[in-house]
Amino acid sequence: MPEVEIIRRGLAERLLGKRILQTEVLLPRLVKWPDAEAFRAMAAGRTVEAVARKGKYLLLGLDSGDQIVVHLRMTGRLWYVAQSAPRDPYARVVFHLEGGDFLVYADLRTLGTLYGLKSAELWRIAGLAAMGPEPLSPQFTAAYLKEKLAGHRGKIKAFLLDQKKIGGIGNIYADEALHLAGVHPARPGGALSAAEIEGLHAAVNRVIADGIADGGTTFRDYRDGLGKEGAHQEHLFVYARRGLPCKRCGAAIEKTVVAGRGTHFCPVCQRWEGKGCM
DNA sequence: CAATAGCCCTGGTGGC
DNA sequence: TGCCACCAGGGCTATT
Repeated sequence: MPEVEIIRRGLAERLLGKRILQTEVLLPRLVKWPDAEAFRAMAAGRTVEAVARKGKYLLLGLDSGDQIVVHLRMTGRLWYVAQSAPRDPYARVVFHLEGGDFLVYADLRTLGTLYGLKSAELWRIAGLAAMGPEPLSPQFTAAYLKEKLAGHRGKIKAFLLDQKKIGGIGNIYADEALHLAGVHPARPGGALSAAEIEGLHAAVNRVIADGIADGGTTFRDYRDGLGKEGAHQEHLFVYARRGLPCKRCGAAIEKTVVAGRGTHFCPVCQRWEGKGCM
């Protein structure tokens, strides 16, 4: 989510008020609604009036009242490209803008998705319609977390990644939040104490805010809306640090699989019983 | 209903 | 050095 928010901000700088002349859909299967041809027609001649984000979805509001919705998934990149720049080798959808510049959707693994919808039809995107409250929003409170975690038998990391529970937390930030809160990723959510839930609530907000402040986390593919890398990878405590010393206690960071995702944690700070290196 | 495995893709890398 | 299984920041779908 920090990455998507940074992209949103960068695109807003360049894109607002710009008109889309025409659109090349180089890989039609990425357009999930309507079909590629209707998607092209919907964008043609429209001016971008808003650049919004909900969870990990980007929403470009057009002057027609339609929305272009983009989910970048793993390797998607939505960026503003000058007329003179070389074409991105992984360009999948290219919007030709008034003045000659481009808005390019590029995606190596082609797992991303694009939609063109009326604002009133956003419910068609299930993940968007069912999304839970976002970190840093007024609806995301410690009380909300307590309510949702009560009786929850699944692992706390799976809970954090479930976009219906909380909207916008990805694998990196889930690992970082659990480390900051001193909670073992595989513990059942319902087993967390009130104090731990309060700590986790604060930790989630903190890691997301820090990620945004650092311009996102770049390992390989991520770039912001103008092509720049983020810096948060330099400030991670556990993610991608297997075997390296914990920045808080010095113990070697471990990597396992939890909820089907690579999971990094400090075996000392994040003891199963709680109360690690706080 | 809730949790988990499989799947969608391509390419870099770690291990042998 | 060369090869190749494995893994990757996500989420939908089917299954249990």
